[in-house]
Amino acid sequence: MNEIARLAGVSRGTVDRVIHNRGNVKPEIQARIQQIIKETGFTPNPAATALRRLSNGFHLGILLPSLHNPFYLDVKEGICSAETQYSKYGVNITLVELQELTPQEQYSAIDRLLNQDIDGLIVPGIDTPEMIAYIDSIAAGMPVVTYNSDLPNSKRLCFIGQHHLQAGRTAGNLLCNSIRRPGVVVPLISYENILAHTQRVEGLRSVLHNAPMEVTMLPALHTAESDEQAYQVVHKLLQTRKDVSCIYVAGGGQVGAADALADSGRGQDVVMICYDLLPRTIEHLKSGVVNFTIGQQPFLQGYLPIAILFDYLAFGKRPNGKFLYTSIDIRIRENADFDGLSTISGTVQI
Amino acid sequence: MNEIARLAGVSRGTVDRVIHNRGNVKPEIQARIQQIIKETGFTPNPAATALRRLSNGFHLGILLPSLHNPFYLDVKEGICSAETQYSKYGVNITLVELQELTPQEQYSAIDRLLNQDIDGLIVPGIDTPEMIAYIDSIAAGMPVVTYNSDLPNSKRLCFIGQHHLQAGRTAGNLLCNSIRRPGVVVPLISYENILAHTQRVEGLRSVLHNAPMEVTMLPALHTAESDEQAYQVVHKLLQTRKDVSCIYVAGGGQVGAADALADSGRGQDVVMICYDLLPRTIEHLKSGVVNFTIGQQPFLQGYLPIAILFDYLAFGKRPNGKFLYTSIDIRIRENADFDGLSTISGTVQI
DNA sequence: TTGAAAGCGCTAACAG
DNA sequence: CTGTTAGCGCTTTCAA
Repeated sequence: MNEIARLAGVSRGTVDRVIHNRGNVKPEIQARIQQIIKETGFTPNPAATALRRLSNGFHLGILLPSLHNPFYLDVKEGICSAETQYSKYGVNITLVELQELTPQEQYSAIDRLLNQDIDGLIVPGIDTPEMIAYIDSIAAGMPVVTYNSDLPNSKRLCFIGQHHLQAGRTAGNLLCNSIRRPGVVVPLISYENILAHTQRVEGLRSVLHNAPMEVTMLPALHTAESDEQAYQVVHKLLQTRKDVSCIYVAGGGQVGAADALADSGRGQDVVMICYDLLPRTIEHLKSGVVNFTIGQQPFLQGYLPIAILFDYLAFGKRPNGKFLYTSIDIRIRENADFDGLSTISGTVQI
Repeated sequence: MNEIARLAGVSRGTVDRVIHNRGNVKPEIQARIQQIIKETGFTPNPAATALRRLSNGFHLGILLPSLHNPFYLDVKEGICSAETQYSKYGVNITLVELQELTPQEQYSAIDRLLNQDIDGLIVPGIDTPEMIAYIDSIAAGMPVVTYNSDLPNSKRLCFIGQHHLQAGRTAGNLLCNSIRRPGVVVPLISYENILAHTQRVEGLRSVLHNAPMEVTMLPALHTAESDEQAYQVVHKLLQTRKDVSCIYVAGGGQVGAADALADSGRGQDVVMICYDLLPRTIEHLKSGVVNFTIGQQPFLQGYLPIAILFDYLAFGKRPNGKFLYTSIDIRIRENADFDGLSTISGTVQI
């Protein structure tokens, strides 16, 4: 940077102003400096930038509906890992754990965070017009990131999570490939108004016509994210119908559903497909009750929002897109334990 | 750190010596300082450390057998991305592209790099005793990382790549799940002495007994990593045998094999499973000729070795293990385009 | 509109 | 064995 300043015949301060478009630079000088930067291919040293910019640290707030689904424990690991990582730079994180993912809880949690003078906010999206308006009002003053479920029409910086419709199609293809006899597919969702789950069902339905035999889909059964409820529902279903050839759990309750299927003795006969890599789901995968489960990189859903806000606040760097889709991560018994290096933990950044 | 020094009644220099075990500190003082560090939970600010330690930059050498398999183009993207990332800190990278992955080429390429005064070395492993001895002699003086294929008994810092045996088992399960009629499985490998490929075949063989019908495996056919050769081999095979129910390409040549299968008109009838996400493989996935392909995070195989050596050289941080396994990444038509965020590009580190 | 100077937290070279 | 000091590259006052 000294070098650039020397070449341009100005001071480092002026170069800095140009790099960051702070204005107050004579246009011709600005142009000259930009030219020189381009020619020399100069990039600021991020370590120095961070050292300087983060000397006062900053504060992020994050909402986590950790208490209604063990899936969020993995998300939380990502959050904790990012906190460990970034606290070294003076980043502070306040995590608010929610009982349920309702607008009411979300509003009050956000208000609490705003009172703590945060510099950035991370929330799972709840797709109502009021919430969008509220988020937009916050996003006017600080960066906001959504994760797991999006508010696509809001002014959030970006979304991090799965493409649920496509995940459903993926499940559908797996089903078509592995189904052995005609019958019905039974989808289970938590509630009717959770977009992620209904999209997963829609996705599967849309490819069912590719099956090599007659397969029809029943209306979705509801689990309210509860394993007990899922158990009951599946238990009753398997007693009354003998033509079930696939159980497809698009939301929570996958463990209860698998338990019921296992107890029915038809675990090796009925194809079961579900989501996420809960510890008990992995057991069911290994015992053959669950044929496929589809992961969505929960660790990254916790880690990346923080990393992205860090980049934004420390360097002014925007994320590479508005939608950062996590993988549609097909798991069977044999690759259940190979998470790959996508969790970043064990990596590697300053 | 000033704070620590003040509490211990010493200078920052002494604290630094203790933190990094540089010795030359009176044991009692050392103990006191360590105690204080533990109590206060002090962690050095990595931005400052990097700023200081990297003031002279450093130089990494990396070998890439880019010219015999398009797979390595993805690896190269990872390398380039890391180079862009880390060159900001003054890291220099010399990439040597190999024509073939032979010991001869490898030796001469490494020698060239050593003459350029590198501070760290990254190589795909070639598992011969001589190569191990040679790598060990280098590893005595600088950190060495293996990727894609390992030298498990060498003194390399760590390995980054797939667990090939387990990947083979995964392929086997997919086959057992989706096979529709009895017949033979035909494995294709490049050469007999490429461990990665033979392990993938072994892995599949070991789970074949789970198939719901009679399936036997033929001896492996050889492709020499060539698509033309793979085409010929598969073409001839399909003409002479009508009982082929699965083609399993464990090495290179997956595109040629798929072309031959497609041309035979039996693409929808024979299950084909292969590795990697080459552009043409994705086409074959979408047309239904290839049923499954298994990815191995090539981008990370290029990116991570550099990131790991950066961490090691800049901060003295060792990787989280000797074996960093990339994912066993099952792909079908529907999730072919969803790579997830594991590529880090578009992330997020200082 | 610009320059000068202080300093972020750490490391390394040198002096003692 | 320990302290002092200069300075890594950048940002941010403050003064001009």
